[in-house]
Amino acid sequence: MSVQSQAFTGNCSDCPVRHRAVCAHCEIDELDELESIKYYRTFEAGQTIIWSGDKMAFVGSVIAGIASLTQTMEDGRTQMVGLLLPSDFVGRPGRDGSAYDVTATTDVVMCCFRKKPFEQLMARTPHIAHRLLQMTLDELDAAREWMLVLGRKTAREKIASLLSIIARRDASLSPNGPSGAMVFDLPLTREAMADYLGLTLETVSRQMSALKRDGVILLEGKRHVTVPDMGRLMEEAGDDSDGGLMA
Amino acid sequence: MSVQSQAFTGNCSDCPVRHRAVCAHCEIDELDELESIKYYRTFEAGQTIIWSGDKMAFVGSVIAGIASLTQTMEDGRTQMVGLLLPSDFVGRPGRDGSAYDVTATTDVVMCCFRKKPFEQLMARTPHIAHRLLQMTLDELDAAREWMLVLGRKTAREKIASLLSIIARRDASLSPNGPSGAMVFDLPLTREAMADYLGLTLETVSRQMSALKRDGVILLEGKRHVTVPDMGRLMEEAGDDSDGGLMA
DNA sequence: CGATCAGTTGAATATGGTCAACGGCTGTGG
DNA sequence: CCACAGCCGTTGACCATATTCAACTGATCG
Repeated sequence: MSVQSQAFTGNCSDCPVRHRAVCAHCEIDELDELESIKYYRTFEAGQTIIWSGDKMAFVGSVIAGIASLTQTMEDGRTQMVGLLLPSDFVGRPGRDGSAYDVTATTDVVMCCFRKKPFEQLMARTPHIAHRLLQMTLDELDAAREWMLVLGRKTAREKIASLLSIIARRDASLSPNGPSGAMVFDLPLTREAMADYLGLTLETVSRQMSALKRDGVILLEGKRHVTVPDMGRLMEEAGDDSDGGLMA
Repeated sequence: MSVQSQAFTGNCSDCPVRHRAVCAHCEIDELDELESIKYYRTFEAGQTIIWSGDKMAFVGSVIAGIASLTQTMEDGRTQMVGLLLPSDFVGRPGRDGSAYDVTATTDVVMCCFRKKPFEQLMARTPHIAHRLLQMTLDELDAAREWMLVLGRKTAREKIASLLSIIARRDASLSPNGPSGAMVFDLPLTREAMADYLGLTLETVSRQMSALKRDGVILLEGKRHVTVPDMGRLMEEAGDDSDGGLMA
């Protein structure tokens, strides 16, 4: 499976997430410093990027692909606690170990910075520290929004919530169908969806079928989704209409 | 209900959270600047501190008491997404509105800073920005740990998880019983516990009774809890032994 | 004293989980 | 080329867990 970065040469100025990642606000000279401590790594779908508890040698940005953060209990139950998309930051400056497993859901390209030099650079570079604070606050908001989904929504609402998040995120990128319908491919298996939603994969499958039966979504194959009416989907999600941000 | 700060005069050097709050790493001169934009406010139990969607005029630290962050759906379902304890920070620099309701669970004393001057000060003061980043990363970890609780734990495990968090947090402050038993008062009603755990208050009540019946906890009245064996409680929570991170 | 509030408990029910069978695809090897 | 295994997903039958609705207790307050 190819990732979009095949044409990417490793130059920050060509970087697809240049304006959104942790380096977004950097000046030229700061970018030069980052360049000197950065390197690229690719991970295949399914591969673990960082193990929970391991000490991390690097931090970095996801450039292409999707990674997930998961927590695991001793008896094997798992909960996905975050989805990392291109431009998202991986790692925790100021702490050695990761609290969760980071796994490549699709093939992933990362821009890594050696951790020590990055921390030192951050101490000298308010632009980076400030951007990281912003991003962390956004992630905190997202995590808390997800807590509402996990704690209070029904299985059907959970599925609808996940679909509407993915749909809105892909809104800019993917081709829109007729009459403002949204079309996208699910980047997750049913099992990954279940891990994200705190459900079993059987329940995910059933509710997907139910939403399809009720005309809320159309399915072509297992992964290709068309949402004829976003408003309807958002109602199903319990997020009446607005949903917060729909630039 | 009296709060412990009655003797607190409003001087940073006497502040009970001086070394843990957002101002923890400040030098004397930075502290002086903070003093000039700070003021105290008290909120009675049950009072709303900030409404979701409102624009905030201030940010600040909880000095005494407990506040909670809650999300609400149109149909009234609510989920608590954070508990704010003394030293925790309220508000989001760089954004006007709050994404959640902030409510005083007990009587609360806050040290407030006018938002604009605080943001300006933060831009000039790496110590504050850095401390805020640390605290935000900690909150993010806590939120993600809670996602596992909400998504994958049984009602009994959820209750045990909440009790062990409260117990560990009060560990330093409260008097320990004999043989390392932990003793504390629940700062939450059954309903607030339910909101935090994604359960109904009836289920909370039943599981509390069950844990009491099984000798995992002792109850005196409704709120006074003794945990004779923390290890046992942690097992019940599914968090084998360690429990992760809570300095 | 009644009223209100926090909490407990019971009985019936619904929602999602568990276990199991099965369908469709893809890749491999005879 | 077909047979087969492995993976992802769907569906059904049954069951467990937590919710719902309701009655009830004990404390506090005016």
